[in-house]
Amino acid sequence: MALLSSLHRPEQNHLLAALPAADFQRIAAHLELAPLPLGKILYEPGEQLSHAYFPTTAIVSLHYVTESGASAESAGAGNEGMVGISLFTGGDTTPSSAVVQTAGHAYRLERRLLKQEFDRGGVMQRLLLRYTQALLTQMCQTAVCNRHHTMEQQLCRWLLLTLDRLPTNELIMTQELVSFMLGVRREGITEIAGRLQAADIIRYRRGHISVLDRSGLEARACECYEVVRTELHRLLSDARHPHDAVAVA
Amino acid sequence: MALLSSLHRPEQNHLLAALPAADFQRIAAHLELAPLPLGKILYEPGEQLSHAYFPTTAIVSLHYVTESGASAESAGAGNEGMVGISLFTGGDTTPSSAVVQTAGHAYRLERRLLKQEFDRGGVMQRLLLRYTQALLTQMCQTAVCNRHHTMEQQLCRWLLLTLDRLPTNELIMTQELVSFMLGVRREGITEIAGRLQAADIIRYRRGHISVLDRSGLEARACECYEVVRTELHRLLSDARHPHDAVAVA
DNA sequence: CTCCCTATGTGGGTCAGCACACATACGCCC
DNA sequence: GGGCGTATGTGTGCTGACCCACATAGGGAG
Repeated sequence: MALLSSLHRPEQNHLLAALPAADFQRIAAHLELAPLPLGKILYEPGEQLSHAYFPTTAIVSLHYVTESGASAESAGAGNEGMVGISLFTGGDTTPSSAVVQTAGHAYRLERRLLKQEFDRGGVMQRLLLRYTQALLTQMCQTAVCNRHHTMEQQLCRWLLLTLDRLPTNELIMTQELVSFMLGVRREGITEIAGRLQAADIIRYRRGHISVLDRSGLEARACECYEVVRTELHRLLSDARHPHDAVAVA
Repeated sequence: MALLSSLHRPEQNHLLAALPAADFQRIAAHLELAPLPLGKILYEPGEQLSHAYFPTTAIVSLHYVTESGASAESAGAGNEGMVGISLFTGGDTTPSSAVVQTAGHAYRLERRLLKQEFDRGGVMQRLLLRYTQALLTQMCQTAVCNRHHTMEQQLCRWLLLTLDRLPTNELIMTQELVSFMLGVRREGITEIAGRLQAADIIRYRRGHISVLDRSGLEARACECYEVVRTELHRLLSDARHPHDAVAVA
């Protein structure tokens, strides 16, 4: 139990890791490690978050449930990002909800402190704004993907995005849950998963999915995966160099 | 021609109208009236905008075109918002493009000046951040809508959103263009438009669509319209009261 | 080791929206 | 006011994903 604190480090989250030492020190003491069990709801429509979450090993799905009960993911957030955009945009709430899709941990920061850091106008603001744009890209791409691409392409895209947020190649996840995330029927996932397994791209057993052949997934995924991934890297790779910000201002 | 300057006023754009006099005065001289003809492309993927656009009578569609040539709108921007989010998030470009969907005008502001105003941290920043969240909501809703709702529901939703940005009840627009915006086939639009006309909800002739019965559209649209509309009002209605911002900071 | 819960597999029928291939007719322009 | 380009109307497959109703089997709990 004493080891726990060394197993988890805020720097496992890419946004926190990109902060200069001075900025990080200012909030470090206020970062609180929170376990996020599978299925935990961080917020529901219209409900205000008390904290912003910076996942390290957990993955959170930004989700919308329609009146008729159908649902769909508009974006996901893992160690590359954060949950709680609306805390600094000033909207406080959203019509969507956030559900833990992969159990793990996140560091959380009190609403007021996040807002304070954002309003400081430094690197944290810069990072959060760029991450917001990455999120916009992801949602935009999800919209297009939902309209034009096949379920197989979408499943492959989704597996790749999830894989990028995990240290291993194994997802602890039932087909039922995957279908919920993508907003499709469970039977559809079963059929496609069967095809992918027959092609030795994945292997699965009850509640576990292992990716054996990443490039096979990439070949079957639509362009959306690459667009989202590339854009995320573009936006956050140079964000850690605050001299750019100074030059612009 | 001398009358033109009095026909167009920056305050026709809701974001500009929400600025306190002091903030508005600072940028007023730099706002440049730009005519936006139908089909004009404000930016293409990866291309940086030189100006941010605040539409007054024009409507711009944020659009993505897939490798195979299929396309879909992820959100629209009219007199309620602006085009060029990426200029202040720091990303500079996006993988999507922006096309004028309804001809009209917009006031534009040079990139550097927009950034300057944003970094000031005042009401303008507050407004732009809230608008960004409204945009996130719209994209999220588009994603869900594309997955779960019928073409008829989507067309009605889209007509209503467009109508809210226009002074009249007539859209100058061919069915071909509508189908392009929604990312569906033209024949599908023809069929549904025929149904709506038979129900006396709309009337159309080559390139013109008039809405006769707004509540009829609302009844046939999915919840997505109401969600987007309500959320936009929530986010921007109290944004013009800067004392909130002071209280939080 | 067995039981039982729950995850996965399978099949038949249906339907919305697609692709392609035309027919028709509006209304601007000369 | 006639002609032509473009917008709209219609039809015939076709297919991906849907809904519903089960059969089967993995694997933790006891």
